[in-house]
Amino acid sequence: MIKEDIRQLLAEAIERAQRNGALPAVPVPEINLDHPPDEQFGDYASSIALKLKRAAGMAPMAIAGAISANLELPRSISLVQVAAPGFINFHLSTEWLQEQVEAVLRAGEQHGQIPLGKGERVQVEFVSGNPTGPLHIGSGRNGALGDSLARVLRAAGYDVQREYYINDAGTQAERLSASVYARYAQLLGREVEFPQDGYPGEYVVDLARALVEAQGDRFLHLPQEEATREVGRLASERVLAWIREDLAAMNVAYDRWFSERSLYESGLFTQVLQLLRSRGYVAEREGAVWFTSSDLGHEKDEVLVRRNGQPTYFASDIAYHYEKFVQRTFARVIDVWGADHQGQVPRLKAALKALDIDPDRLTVILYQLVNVVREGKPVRMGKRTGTYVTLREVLDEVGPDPIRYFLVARSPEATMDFDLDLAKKQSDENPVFYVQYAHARTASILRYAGELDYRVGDVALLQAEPELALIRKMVQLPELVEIAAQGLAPHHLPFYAQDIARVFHSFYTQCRVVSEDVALSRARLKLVAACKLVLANTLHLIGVSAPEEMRRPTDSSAEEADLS
RNA sequence: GGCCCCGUAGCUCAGUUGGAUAGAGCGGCUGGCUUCGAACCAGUAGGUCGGGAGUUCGAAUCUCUCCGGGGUCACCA
Repeated sequence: MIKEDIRQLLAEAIERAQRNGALPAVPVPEINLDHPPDEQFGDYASSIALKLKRAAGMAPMAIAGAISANLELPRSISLVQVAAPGFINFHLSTEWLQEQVEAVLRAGEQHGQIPLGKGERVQVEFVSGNPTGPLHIGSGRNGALGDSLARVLRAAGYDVQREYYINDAGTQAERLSASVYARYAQLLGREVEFPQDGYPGEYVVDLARALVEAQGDRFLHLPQEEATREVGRLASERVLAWIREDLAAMNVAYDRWFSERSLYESGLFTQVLQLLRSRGYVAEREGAVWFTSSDLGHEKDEVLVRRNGQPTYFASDIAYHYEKFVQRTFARVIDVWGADHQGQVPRLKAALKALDIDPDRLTVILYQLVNVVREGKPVRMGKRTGTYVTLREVLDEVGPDPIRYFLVARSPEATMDFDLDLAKKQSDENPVFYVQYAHARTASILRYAGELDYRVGDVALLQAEPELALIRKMVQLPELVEIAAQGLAPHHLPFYAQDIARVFHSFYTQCRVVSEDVALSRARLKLVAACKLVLANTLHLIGVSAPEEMRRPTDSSAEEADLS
């Protein structure tokens, strides 16, 4: 990666300057490298001289001069300038840029990949919603974020595993069971009271109806406790199937689905509880079992096993994370949670500490919740109130690509208003189409060129400013992967995607690709082919499709939309 | 009330481990299709970066304070 190369050049220059006395031998801060705000300042700029000012006790311009005098420039750099108040600016050479077209084509799908992670094993756990009802739009945000993050980390050289934790044990699962059983019995004419804390959603009736159709009234002949359990299990499986379908429709993939219940069945839960106990972090009082987290600086103790003998979600989460770190030996674990779970973070970290696992190995990404707005009014969301907008509805209305792009493009900590009516209307002006259109356009040009073989194109012919501007943008993809991976922030990618699409469209308008000039046509086709790859790779990281062609919505369908 | 997140152009949002003149999309205005896809391009208007104080050569970015919005403080998850 060119950016890394330049950082290295600077580091070497500073070291050399310190050795030959041009700079005092003081500690060097991290070398930053940015894209300058104006192209007159070149392609990359470092303010390292300004940062060294205090320690070195020299004027920043003098420091910059000393560093620049000690730079050994490779052919990728055509010019280095020192600019007030102390910036060092680097200009990429035209010939190096031209070569990058071929480098991108050679790298193919690998273009954008960097060795940052060095194969470190990282798990990304995301969505992990209760299988007690269909996913809502907030889970969609979780899925888009988690999946794109996993793709980014993979591109950044990490060994990534994506996991869904199925909360198929505990109170919520029981509530679903009781709710479905009640609806089931009601459908069959029994006078059964619906549980007060049950799930009121219409889908519960659908689940019950499906059971009646598939199994008749056989559960009514079983003891109620057994029937409830059995009905709950089947309903939960069905709900899980919905969840899998919705996520698959959003192009969200998993390597493993991990059952909470399995923690109990395998005995691991008991084992971890015992381990906590043996380390002296467990106390029993008021009939419950407590994690004495206040001993670890946490604000209060937390219940592990309730008075009724049921373990809490927190307790199983401890066992689950023990399983991740100790049994499966992930170096790092990233959990993607809704902000409403923020309270869980410090106590889980305290539990890791109690188990002698470095809490810093766990990173929890908290994303703010999604407010759904319909007809200008917020829609009250909640699985337990039964009134919420399902992810499926939005997928059907808007389609997976815009949703995915829209959800990834915002930083996790920003609260989102998702206006359903707008999203639907907006589909025509959504930025995702802009980027996809650029890709379809590259494909179209290559189709148009037909037999003209761009592989023999001579990149040295690419000298026009729009051509070079496009290449400059194309070589930035690895940097974006670095930024997104280091910051666990995939939302940068859509902005880059729009950037490169814009530069491509501009190139297209200014440079005729297929013309009478066969040699130039071949060179430009080569550039277009490389650009197509970069667009596709970027869209792939976001989880959005890169279409070979796109069809504009027909006028008649637009009229229908207007009428409705 | 304690803790966490947010407040940047009319709207939706980037930029926040301090750096050069604060950006993008949408919307507005002006211009561009006999030519490889006009779902496009070129140009233009639009800002007390919530208010105030401080640190610094330099602050949207760091500190303090105030205002506004959201979240969370369960033997739910």
